[in-house]
Amino acid sequence: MIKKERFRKVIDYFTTHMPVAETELTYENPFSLLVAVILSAQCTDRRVNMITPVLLSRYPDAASMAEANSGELFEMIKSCSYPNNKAKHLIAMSRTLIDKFDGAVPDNLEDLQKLPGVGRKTANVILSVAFHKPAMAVDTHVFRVSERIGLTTRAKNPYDAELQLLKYIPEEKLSLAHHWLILHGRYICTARNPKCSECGLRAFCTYYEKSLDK
DNA sequence: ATCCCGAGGG
DNA sequence: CCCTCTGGAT
Repeated sequence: MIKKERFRKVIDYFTTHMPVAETELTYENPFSLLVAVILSAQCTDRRVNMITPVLLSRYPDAASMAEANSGELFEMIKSCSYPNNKAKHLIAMSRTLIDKFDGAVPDNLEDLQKLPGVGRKTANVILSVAFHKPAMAVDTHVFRVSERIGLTTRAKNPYDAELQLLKYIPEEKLSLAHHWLILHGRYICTARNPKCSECGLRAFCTYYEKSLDK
C-alpha cells in the first residue's frame, strides 16, 4: 500500500471514531499549558492535573514563578518525575520569559526552544495547542504508533518522524492527528501488550501482521 | 520489571 | 550516539 493511501485510511478511521480529540492536560492560557507540558515528561496527565491548579494558584504567571523559592516549588511538584530538574527548569524558564520575551510565551518554534526545559516536542505542543499553528509534536506515543501503523518508516528519531508525518497530514488536521495518535497510543496501541483486538486499524497494521507470526 | 505527551549534557 | 534525572502506576 502506498503511503498516501495509508494516511488516508488512518485519517478516515480516526475522523469516524475520534472526531474530537484534545489534550488531557488542563490549562487556561499559554503559560499554564507550558508549565503543564514541562511537568508531563515521564508522568501521567492525571498527576500533572492534580499539581498544576495548586502550583499555578501560587505562581500564576512568569513574573511570580521567576521569583519562586526553589525548595517550595520543589515540594509542590515532587510527586511527578524529575522534580529537581523540573523545578529548576520552571524557574529558569520563567526568568527567561521575563528577561527576553516581556513575560509572554513566544509563538514561534525558535524562541520557544530558547526557554530552559523546552525542547522541540514541548515547543511544538505549545505552537499547536495554545496558538493553533501547524505543528506536529512527536512524543513517545506518536513515535511508537506512527511506526507501528506505517505512517513512518524506520524513523531514526522524533524529528525524522515529524518530517515524515508533516509530509502527508493536511495542516488543518495536524493538531487533531497529534492527539489521535497520543490517545490511541495511550489506551489502545500501548507500548506493552497493545490491545490489537480493539483496534480498527489492525486490518492494515504492519505491527499486528508481524505479531501474528509469533 | 516496564512505561508515562523529554530535555540537557557528555 | 549515549547517559542521567527520578516518582508513581501497573
